[in-house]
Amino acid sequence: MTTSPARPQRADARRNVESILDAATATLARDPDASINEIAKAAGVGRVTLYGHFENRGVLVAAVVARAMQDSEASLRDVDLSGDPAAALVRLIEATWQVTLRYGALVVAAEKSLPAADLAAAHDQPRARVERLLEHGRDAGRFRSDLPVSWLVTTMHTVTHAAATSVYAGELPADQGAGAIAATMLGLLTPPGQVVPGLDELRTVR
Amino acid sequence: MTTSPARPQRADARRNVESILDAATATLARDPDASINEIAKAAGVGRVTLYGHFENRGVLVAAVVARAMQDSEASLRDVDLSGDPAAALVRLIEATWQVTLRYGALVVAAEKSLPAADLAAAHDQPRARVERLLEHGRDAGRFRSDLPVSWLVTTMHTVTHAAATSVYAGELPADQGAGAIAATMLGLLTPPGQVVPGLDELRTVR
DNA sequence: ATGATCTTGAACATTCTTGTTCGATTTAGG
DNA sequence: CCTAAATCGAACAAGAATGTTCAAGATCAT
Repeated sequence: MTTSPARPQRADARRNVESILDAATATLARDPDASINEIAKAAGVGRVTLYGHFENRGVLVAAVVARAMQDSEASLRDVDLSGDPAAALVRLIEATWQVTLRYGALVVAAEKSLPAADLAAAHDQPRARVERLLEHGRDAGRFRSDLPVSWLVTTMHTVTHAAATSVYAGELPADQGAGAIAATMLGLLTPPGQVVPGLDELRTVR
Repeated sequence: MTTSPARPQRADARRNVESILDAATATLARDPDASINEIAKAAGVGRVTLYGHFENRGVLVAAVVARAMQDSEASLRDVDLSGDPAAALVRLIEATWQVTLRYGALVVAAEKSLPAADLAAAHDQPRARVERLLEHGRDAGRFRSDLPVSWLVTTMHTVTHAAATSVYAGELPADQGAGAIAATMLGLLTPPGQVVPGLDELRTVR
């Protein structure tokens, strides 16, 4: 009896590429230092196959990031920003939260193997969108005007990232993240004399 | 003339240990993944000497963290928390900012080589202090009461860490960090109908 | 069925980091 | 002056990760 040392399959090339991209996204989102071996194993694919589709680690990460950026931008672009600025902000936070949960620490992985310039451009577009919304709310008298808008955007991203970290650490249920972020931002944005809307669901947070 | 391939010195053991601890602190604060080689070079010391004083990487990191925690706790313990809660918070933020700038990403390095239990205990004490201050301010009517205190503390730490990252990235001057954090927290904490104090210096931030 | 395509594990070279060993050298202290 | 402590660079072994090569097996289209 001859033992079969290898059991290769033919499968579909495009299908495998998808598997690898999916697995790489999920794996790198949790651990930006994950090895190629881990990613290949998660994709249910040999390491050689992976290298057959992606020249090296940098190329793979770049492909993952490109796909994630496309998806993120589409998600955020679809958010309805009309109507009451506070409600619009909550919708935008909800969408941002989903994207952050999905892609987590992928930014860190990107920073380690990609030129910094590419990343900066990726951040500018959604950032400008948030800025416009905040400016609109400020002009409409719904948001306070005594803090610089750019700092507010930075704060929002920071708080979002912190919430995601809490979720990964098991400190915060994933479905409470958006509520916590929204409450914080609305608390920060609502000017003196106005009521901060919808804080009730935050009572139980950590 | 005989070339001297090695030029060892006797020096003082305690002195070298100090150099190594200082260099390790500074190096790991910027790059938590810094190699032993980098640390030894930064300390102006051979790698062998370093291993002579610290059994392995874990022991070195533990020593660095222990020293940093002692220093941090002392700095934060000395902050005067009496008087107006808002002013006290600004003082506390200032002290926290200095500590964060000094020790930066050292937490990350610690998380990679130390048992998680040690870190948790280290965070609890200063955290409880901030919580007490916020509760006091809330009871005194100076801080808003519609956001959970524990979430506010998390937000404050998060914003502080974000500001430090901005400084390391060269986006924010180090001396504007505390002002930015204070403005954000006071904006978040000041209840409707009260004026947020001291926001003028924030106009130029990022 | 036959050839092109895709996959496989095993094995290998390379590089990096950790940690150790060694002989040689300097210096503080008695 | 002499010894013990402390240092040095160089060299080595071990381990992990990256990337390549190879021969063998599976599958699809024609």
